[in-house]
Amino acid sequence: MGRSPCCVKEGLNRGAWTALEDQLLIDYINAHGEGKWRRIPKEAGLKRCGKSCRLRWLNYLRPDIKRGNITQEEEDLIIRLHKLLGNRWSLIAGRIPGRTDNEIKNYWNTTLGKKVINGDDEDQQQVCRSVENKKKNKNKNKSKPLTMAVESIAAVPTRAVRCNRVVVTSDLVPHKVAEDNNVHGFSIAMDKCTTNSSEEDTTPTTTTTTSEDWVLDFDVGKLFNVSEKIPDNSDDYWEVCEFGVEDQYGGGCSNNFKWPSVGSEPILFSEEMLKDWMRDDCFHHQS
DNA sequence: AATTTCATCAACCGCCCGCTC
DNA sequence: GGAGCGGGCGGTTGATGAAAT
Repeated sequence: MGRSPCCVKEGLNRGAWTALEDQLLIDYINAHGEGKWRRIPKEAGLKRCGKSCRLRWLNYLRPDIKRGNITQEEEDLIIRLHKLLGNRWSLIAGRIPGRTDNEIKNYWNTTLGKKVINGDDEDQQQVCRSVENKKKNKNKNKSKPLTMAVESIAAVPTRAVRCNRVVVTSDLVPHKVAEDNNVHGFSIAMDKCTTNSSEEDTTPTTTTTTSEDWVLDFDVGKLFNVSEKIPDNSDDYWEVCEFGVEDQYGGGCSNNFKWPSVGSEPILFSEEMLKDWMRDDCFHHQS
């Protein structure tokens, strides 16, 4: 059984929104709030699909949207987040106040992708080139804007999915940590281990086997028992990395951060990502 | 000045997931 | 448990204006 279409397309306006349509949508949402997008066109008197209304509001009409050029600071952050998260634009946008996923995606496809290719990050350049070549071959007779995807880094799924399993090959596991029986937090990702079944005690138990690739099952929400909000005083995603881990296992910080959900399939981290994630200041454990 | 090519970005499309019944 | 709905996501398209020829 197929899905019903989001709306009947006949008789609906398409293309650019008019000022009047914008105003109708703004007035309606101001009066009734967001949500129930399928009802909005009918109730607001718009000849638009509900999805179209949602998109127009989220990407253009929302009052908290930041206008103007992407700043150098934002650009740096986008590049770093993209390196970490891949093409998960909504996650990236969630870390950049006032910017929408669509805006960041467009900015990447038109500007940053090229900068990366012309820049000095060999790994990302290679990824971008291979994607570009793939596209060229696919669309030999068409001229298209370059779409950057990190297809060659299998580690990053392009969809945001729930994470409950992580696979890391043993050659990437720092041995020093594997010998530490008191490791907590992300240091569990450095040994074969399982989570404690108790709801109260979510500290994972560890084994010391590192002779083979290992699989780790865990509930990210439990590990990082915190809310989605990045600390207001955090101006950098890497700081967030510290906050999330340190809060739960290193003491010291009470700010809340929930690691992004990522999938029921194993996640394979590229070596580059793993190195980044394993920077000393990212992994704290109690001594 | 006319035409072509390129760059940008709003909007659309189809797929997927979570929730409800 | 499964169907259907509502909503979110990433990829792609197409209109438009700017730059190049």
